[in-house]
Amino acid sequence: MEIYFKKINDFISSLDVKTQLALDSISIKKKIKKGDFLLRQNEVCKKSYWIESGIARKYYLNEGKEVVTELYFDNDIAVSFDSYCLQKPSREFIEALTDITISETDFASFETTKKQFPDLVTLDLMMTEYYAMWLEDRLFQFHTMDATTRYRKLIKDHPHIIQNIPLTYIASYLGISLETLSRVRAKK
Amino acid sequence: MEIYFKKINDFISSLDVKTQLALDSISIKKKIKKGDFLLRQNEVCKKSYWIESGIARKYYLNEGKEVVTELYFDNDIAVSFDSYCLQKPSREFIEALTDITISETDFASFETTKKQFPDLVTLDLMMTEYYAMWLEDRLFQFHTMDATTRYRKLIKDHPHIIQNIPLTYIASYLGISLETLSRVRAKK
DNA sequence: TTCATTATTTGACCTATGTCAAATGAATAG
DNA sequence: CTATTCATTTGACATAGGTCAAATAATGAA
Repeated sequence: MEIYFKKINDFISSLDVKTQLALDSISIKKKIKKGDFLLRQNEVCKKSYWIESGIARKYYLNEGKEVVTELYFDNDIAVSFDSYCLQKPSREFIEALTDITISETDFASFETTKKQFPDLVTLDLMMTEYYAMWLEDRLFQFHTMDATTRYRKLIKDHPHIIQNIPLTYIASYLGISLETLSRVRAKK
Repeated sequence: MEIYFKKINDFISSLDVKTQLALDSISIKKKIKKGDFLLRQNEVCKKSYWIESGIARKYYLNEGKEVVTELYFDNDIAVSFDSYCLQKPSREFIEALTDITISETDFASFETTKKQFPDLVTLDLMMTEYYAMWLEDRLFQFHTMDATTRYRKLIKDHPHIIQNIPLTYIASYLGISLETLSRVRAKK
């Protein structure tokens, strides 16, 4: 699956200059402060955010509790997917966990630009396929791995995660309570 | 999200005749007997299967146990997603649970045809978005609903499911044991 | 530094769901 | 029809992980 990530980047590099310029022209670089929100619940997700540097998280509230659905690092793309696709109010929040630098692309502009540069539709498809595969893998992990195994896999895949993110968010992302995470970590 | 399903169908209807013909020309209608496999583990998923009628399931084996990942009914599209996208061996099986009628489309032919008819890339994107939203919703249900609630939602959304599918598969699809499902059903 | 706040750990106990085994019910080949 | 096999239910018990409360540890502002 990481192979596919590379394939997407190769595809972007291979885009003709005009297409790349068109893409650049609808993207805006911004700096966001730690704790600020890229998106709040009930807002329509009208932009996609390419995280250039820093860390962000996506989450929703369920019975008053936060459920973290995604953690973003360098080169990840942050959107509330169904809100973005359907242009309907989001149930998720997207929050900067550190100061971050992003490149934001407007939904409507991207739609328009895709019509002029069909390669961008292919790019969109590739990124969506990647996200669907990521979701399938996440579901697979929940069905086949216990809390300890999921945690160990996470730190193996993203060792830097521990240094930078409060355990509450990690626990929530792993679908377990903070206390259980603490016990999992204590185990040798 | 059902709205989006409709949108996809509208989009297909709106395709120009040549594109529709091209799509038809790479699709083959077939009848499959109950119990037969559309795809087995370790095979590359080289086709997508439009289920015209009947019921099928997708599942994988984990420590000897079947884990059902999807149940297919009329107008659903059956593929092992990552196997199809990456054209790599599948960990999933796709099995006909009743006699079914399908329209199968070859991966390579579709790729070729997409190059000639760019609208098909858009169609592919829409279908992939739909699948990603479905996956997100499934994850959401696992995170926020207990076994009973998940079961009740399933029969509410797909009342016919009970008539036609052995409870083992339903339990597995819901991520619970057969015994728990039986108890959930006994509850009033 | 020091206090106050926030993050993490630890303990005691609870609960949903799993597992194993046995009983019952339904379905299908002869 | 009957016997065999498969599907479903029920019971007794086990367990991963949750919850609540309290104890530490770490962090950050003054």
